[in-house]
Amino acid sequence: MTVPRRIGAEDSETRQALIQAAMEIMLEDGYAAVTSRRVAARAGVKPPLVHYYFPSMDDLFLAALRSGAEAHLEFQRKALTSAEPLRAMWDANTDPERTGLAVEFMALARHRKEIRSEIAAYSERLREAQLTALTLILRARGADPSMVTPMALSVLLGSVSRALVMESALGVSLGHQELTELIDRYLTWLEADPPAAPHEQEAPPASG
Amino acid sequence: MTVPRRIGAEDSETRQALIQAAMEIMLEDGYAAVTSRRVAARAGVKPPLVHYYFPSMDDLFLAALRSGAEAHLEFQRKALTSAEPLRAMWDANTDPERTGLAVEFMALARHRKEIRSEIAAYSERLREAQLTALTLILRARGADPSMVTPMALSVLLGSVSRALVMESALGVSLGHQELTELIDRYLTWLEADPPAAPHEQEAPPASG
DNA sequence: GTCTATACTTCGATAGAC
DNA sequence: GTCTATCGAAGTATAGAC
Repeated sequence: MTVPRRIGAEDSETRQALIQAAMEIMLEDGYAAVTSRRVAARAGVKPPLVHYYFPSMDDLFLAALRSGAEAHLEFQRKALTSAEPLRAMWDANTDPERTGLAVEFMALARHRKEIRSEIAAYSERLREAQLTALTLILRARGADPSMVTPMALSVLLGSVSRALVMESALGVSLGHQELTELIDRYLTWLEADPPAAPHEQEAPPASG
Repeated sequence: MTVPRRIGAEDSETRQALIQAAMEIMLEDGYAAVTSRRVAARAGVKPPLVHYYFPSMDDLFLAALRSGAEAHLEFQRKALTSAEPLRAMWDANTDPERTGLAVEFMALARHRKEIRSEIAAYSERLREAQLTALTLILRARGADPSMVTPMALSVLLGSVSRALVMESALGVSLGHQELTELIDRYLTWLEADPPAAPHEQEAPPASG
């Protein structure tokens, strides 16, 4: 029986610094640039220390993913309980840095099983939290649930916000204004004070 | 003055085989796995030949991107001139292989200027072609252009189709059915025979 | 917990023969 | 157009001293 190698503690400051360094490099130069040497250099330690905390580089990616995911779940939780939950949720999901990391992890996830299942679980938690909030908001607004369900709206808003940020990062902006304004009108309509008769439907506004 | 290295012809069969090999590896194991050695092995040649056709690996990525982009533009052109252009366009943009490649190139584009501008130009061409078709379709359907413009619809459909395929690849399906059905109803409504009075608006269907 | 030293692999790229 | 041979850099990971 082989003796397992030592592994650093979960709450170590150095460990956190390594995760932070990995995320920064990933954002700046992509996941392929996250090597033990570069991570160590940025964190101000020597390369073998990376392997002391993270036996393989995949372990480091997984730790970075978990750390970022927990932070974003908490961030979204706050957004969904704020005064304008829809607006706050939209803003939370149009952050360029977060979207940049999402692109990197998505590319990674295509080829690493563990990353893939971790992202899947995290995505479903994000969506479930949105579902709860959107169900309440749509019901209060009196929106016809046979038209747009809270679930469909959650997926739709998530898709559009991510796509817009990704395209912007590429330098594509054709049509963004028109769609942004459309979404904006819809969110404003949903988030306005509910109509007098909350179970009857009003039409969303046609133009801004 | 240094003598420029020799470069293989554009229409060489070997060149095409190298591009094809690069795309396959990119799909299977990611862009980081596209090395001159692996590409050569898959194409059945020796590594230095890769550098004969593509002085740097980035040149190979760029060639692969252009090749794939032209193919997809042509594919979409056919879709948009088919009997059910909306349905065909939707199907063309929900192809898993193509979306997989898109993820890889998007991740690459975050860190390579040339890839980025090439993708940007290509995306705008795709969108412009959609814009033409959607303008005609929406007009024929008598849809209120102050609600959903052809441009906004183009961006929206593109965003959603890509997002659904990407999430499916990760194993996430929560909410997909509901949004898919919503889109489906909308496309069906748009693509049905125009109403008798083409300039008056009908409401889209509430449920399937 | 952090280091030095090092084994081993793979990479991009080039020179130059055929 | 394709090859052999090869350089130098960079990668992951481990052993073992401190």
